[in-house]
Amino acid sequence: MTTDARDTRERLLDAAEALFADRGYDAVTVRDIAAAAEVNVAAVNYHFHGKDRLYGEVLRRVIAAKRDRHLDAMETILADEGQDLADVIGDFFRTHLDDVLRREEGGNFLKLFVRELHHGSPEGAEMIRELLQPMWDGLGRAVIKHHPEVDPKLVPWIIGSLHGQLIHFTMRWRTTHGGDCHPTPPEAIRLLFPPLADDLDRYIERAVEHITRFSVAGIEAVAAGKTVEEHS
Amino acid sequence: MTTDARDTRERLLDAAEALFADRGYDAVTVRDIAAAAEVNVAAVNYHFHGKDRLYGEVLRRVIAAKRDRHLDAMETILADEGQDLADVIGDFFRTHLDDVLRREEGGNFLKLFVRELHHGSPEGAEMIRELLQPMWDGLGRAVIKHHPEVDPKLVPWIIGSLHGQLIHFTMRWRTTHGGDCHPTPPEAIRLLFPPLADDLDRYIERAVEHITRFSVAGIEAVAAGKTVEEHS
DNA sequence: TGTACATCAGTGAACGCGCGTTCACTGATGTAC
DNA sequence: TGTACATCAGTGAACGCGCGTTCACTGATGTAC
Repeated sequence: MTTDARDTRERLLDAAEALFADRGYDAVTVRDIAAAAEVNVAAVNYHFHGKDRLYGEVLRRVIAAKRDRHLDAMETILADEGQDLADVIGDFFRTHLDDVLRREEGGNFLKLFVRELHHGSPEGAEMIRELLQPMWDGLGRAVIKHHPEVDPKLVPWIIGSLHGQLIHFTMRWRTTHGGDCHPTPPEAIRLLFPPLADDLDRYIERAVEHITRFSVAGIEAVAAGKTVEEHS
Repeated sequence: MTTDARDTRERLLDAAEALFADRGYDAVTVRDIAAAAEVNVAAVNYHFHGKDRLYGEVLRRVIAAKRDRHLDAMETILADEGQDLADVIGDFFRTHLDDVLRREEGGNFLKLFVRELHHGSPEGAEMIRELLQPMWDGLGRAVIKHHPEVDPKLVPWIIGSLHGQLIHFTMRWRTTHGGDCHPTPPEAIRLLFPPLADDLDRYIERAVEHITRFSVAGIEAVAAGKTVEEHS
């Protein structure tokens, strides 16, 4: 009846991932994790040498999984020579939203990612960089390819606009339709940011359409604008 | 030599605001706060009946201050009949960035706000709604006024794109130039999101120009697009 | 004006709980000879 | 093949620290008569 090492270790990782994602590092105790994994408290220290190393391992695993899933898709999107900028941006956002909102493990990724993005550790920041850098660099190159006239100094601004929308519209589905994950989003947030679609299929479809239309026009306007001459 | 009640209470609020903003609720102890305020530990419970009520009071105060500062500016911006949409959006973002990035108290507001926005309490969510609702409603009305042809169902999508950019470009100055606030932003984040300007004046100027140009074009494209017919 | 009492801001020390972690232990599985 | 020992996953109980909170107290200020 004894479960082997992989079992215990992995059940701890799975339980910790779900709990850390839902409540954050400080609000979760190792006893919570051990109970959820149906494992002795001491096992956390036996396998991971402490709560913070367990957290680091959870973060590493969840981000690495997302990166593995995405780098291939990203290359495929960028490799296709026949696409225009709207196709690239639309494919990018659709791939991301499908992954994060449809897959079960995407939800944990999203919550841990947003926490870490806004007030995380240097190690977490480095993992996030390894995940996002190839994506945004790739999109930046696509922008330049389709708009060679754009001032290169403006590309990071464009990426910023895309990133801001990405975070908002990814979080948005969760904050308005978080019904299947435990902490129900506050009513006030639903009043402020009304639900944009009833079901996930339609949400993703419309989000991709909106972001693409909005952003492609935005990029064209920025690319066509006067280059910023006065800079240090 | 005895300091009067207002002194102690307010020094606690000020110290708590700075500490909660920097480190978050869980990572701050009442002893930290009392020490920073140069006040006895028991004073926290005497004046606020517990740590969480003190946090609530800090949040209430910082959001109310921001709201008071902004609602007037918002009305002025929207009341001016002669402005086009680019003026309204530009004025809105400039007012916000000036307030949050230039004022000392704006920094604390921003940090507490972002924490609360992404994983806060229902009470915090309600305060945030009271702050943001008038702003986004006002901008939504401005969009419709300048583009009466826009499908009303698309306005929340447009607001979402504006909100996403607002959060990103407000946080961005802090994450790349957080040198004057204590926790230095991780190097990795600076590689991923390179600094967009050397000094704050230029940053705000360029951010307003970029967001306005990008968003006005985006709004026009969305407004001109086919209305979404198939909906439930 | 003087006395007795009430109110209130603020204090110092202690309480008790829950946390992450440690430690001595068990029992199963390999390994050397 | 049998014996002695080493390794390792996993356990149960306890440790000690630090947390939020409580409590009895002080001393100053107001108030009634």
